Amino acid sequence: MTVSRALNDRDNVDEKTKQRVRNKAESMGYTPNRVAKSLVSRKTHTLGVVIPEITHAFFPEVVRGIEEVAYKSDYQLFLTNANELFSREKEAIETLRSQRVDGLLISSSLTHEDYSFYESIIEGGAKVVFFDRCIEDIGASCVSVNDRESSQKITEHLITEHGYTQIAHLSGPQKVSIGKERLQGYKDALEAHNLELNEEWVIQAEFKEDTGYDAMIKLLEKGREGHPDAVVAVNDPVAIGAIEAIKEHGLTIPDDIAIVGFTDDIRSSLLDVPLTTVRQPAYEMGEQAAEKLINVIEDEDATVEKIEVPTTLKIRSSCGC
Amino acid sequence: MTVSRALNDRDNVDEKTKQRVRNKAESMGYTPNRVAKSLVSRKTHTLGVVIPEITHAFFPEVVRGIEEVAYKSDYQLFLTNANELFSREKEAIETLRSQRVDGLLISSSLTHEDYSFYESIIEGGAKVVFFDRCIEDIGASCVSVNDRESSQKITEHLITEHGYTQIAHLSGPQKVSIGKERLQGYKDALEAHNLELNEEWVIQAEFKEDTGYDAMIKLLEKGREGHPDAVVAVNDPVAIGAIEAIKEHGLTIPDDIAIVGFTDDIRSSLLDVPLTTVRQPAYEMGEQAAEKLINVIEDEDATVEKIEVPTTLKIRSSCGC
DNA sequence: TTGTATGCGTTATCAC
DNA sequence: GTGATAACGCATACAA
Repeated sequence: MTVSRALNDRDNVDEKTKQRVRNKAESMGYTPNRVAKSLVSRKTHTLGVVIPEITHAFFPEVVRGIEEVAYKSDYQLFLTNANELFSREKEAIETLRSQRVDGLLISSSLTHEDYSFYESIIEGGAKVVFFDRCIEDIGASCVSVNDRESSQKITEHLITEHGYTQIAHLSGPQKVSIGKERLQGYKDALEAHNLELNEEWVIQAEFKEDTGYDAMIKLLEKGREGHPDAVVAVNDPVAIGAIEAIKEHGLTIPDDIAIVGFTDDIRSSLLDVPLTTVRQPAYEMGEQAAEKLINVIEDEDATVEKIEVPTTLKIRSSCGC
Repeated sequence: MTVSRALNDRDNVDEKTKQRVRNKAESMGYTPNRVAKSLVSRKTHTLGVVIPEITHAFFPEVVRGIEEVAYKSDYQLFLTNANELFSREKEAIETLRSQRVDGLLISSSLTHEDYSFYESIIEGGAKVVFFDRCIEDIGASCVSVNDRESSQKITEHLITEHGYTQIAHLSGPQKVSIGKERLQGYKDALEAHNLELNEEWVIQAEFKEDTGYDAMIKLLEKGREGHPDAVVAVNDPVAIGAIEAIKEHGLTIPDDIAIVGFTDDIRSSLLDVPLTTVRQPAYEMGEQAAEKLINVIEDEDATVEKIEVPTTLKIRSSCGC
């Protein structure tokens, strides 16, 4: 017991004893065992992070924000990658819970539509904060951008600044919040400007380059009524895939088809025709999510809230500017 | 005890009892406590990963490889970012050790030159595998590319394929293996072709864009004897920074100055003048490192080895091709 | 100021 | 087939 007190620098230990203990600990190469400490304190000072896709550059940047905040508050991070598979996400969350992480930061994967799993763990007392891909009305806070509004804005940019009227959308999966919201924003913009929605021109992709490529090919091969004069992609990787398809069809950007994305991927400004997009502040999103989670963990009365980080339009030349 | 046996599906439990236990566990929302399990088993099934810079796209890709292997072998990952600060790296490693991770995967940061810390933890029984930035002769395995040879090859490409003779090097910090090795490879190439080494044309950068930019500015402002006709950068981010500096000086690539990198960053093929570089298979490096570490953890007789993953030259147009 | 007993949740060991 | 006991390393509560 005295050893424990000395090592934790409590004041009711004789200074000499303290020194003796410390010297001995040092010479033994003693390292405190947080596993044992956690067992009694019921706290691990550990956060579980579940991301859907570690290669999409957006997420590492979010993780960096999370890491920075966690570091300052002395939390360690368990990182898990669900690879866009809900089964794997679920497994990860279960493992993380059995590791007794103090809280969970989750960006959900795209292969599910049933939120009961999340509900049950939240009811079971898990502290959860969602980020980017949110799940609402489920008793957990969420940090994201205003996807719907941002999507509307960038679509309106195409309409008002350039006069495009034949605008297609390469959407995300409708099971995921950002997929649904961004499609909705696109529709809002059309409606606000009295443009008719052509359902044929809403093609579902997922979130990666190859799915953008495939969706664009599909769109171009609809043929008959010609191709759209502008495309709103659900995110930058999808836009990048689509650009490849457009080029392969011998069309040029932005003259034949303008295109815009969402995210502001690290590559977007470097393309031959730099991509106009919505910049999502990934690092800041990570910071906010981590701060909120730590707040929920450490303060009983923390409230559930939806935190929005502001986006900005990055106007580059792919929209015709 | 019977409960424990039932939950772990041991065979010396009555089938009916097993069922009863399981039903009850289920209905209670019971989750096994790995913390307690770890305390007795002295195993956490946990790996600590220490990377120097989470934003350099190379590392997330390595982490993905690590994650994939860890997942298959049922290990969880603690991710820490040292931000190129040795102090922070040391702190991270100490925390990880007190978390009782079963092993450590480390890519060391650039602000130190004293390996005694690593030595002491390895002597203290920690299982360590280094990756990318290695520390040798210290009793730990290491997974990396053959930096020296690869650097020599790409430098020789400039010499033999294009006839450049005035070749500069934007080097990495000499305290870090890859900084030293790549400089050495550059020198080897010059020597092999009887080109004189101009020490003035070896400028030290670090590993990020801004340091490449600064180093290139320095190089261009040496003025007097004109500028080099080719530059070998220690990695792609440094090359990308340097390219900006070259452009600002009104010079064109590759006509005025050719440039090559190392890494094959996700951006490199997308630049207006796509960057010739050495492709390092990041994902595979992560896989190999994780496999080796798990091997060291689970097999007493695992040997210390230096594992090299092969590189390939990515010839694009920045070298004049 | 120091020390003893106890318990965190789990499992190995040894009864019954 | 089941159960009691002890131990993993630490810290709280309570003596001495």
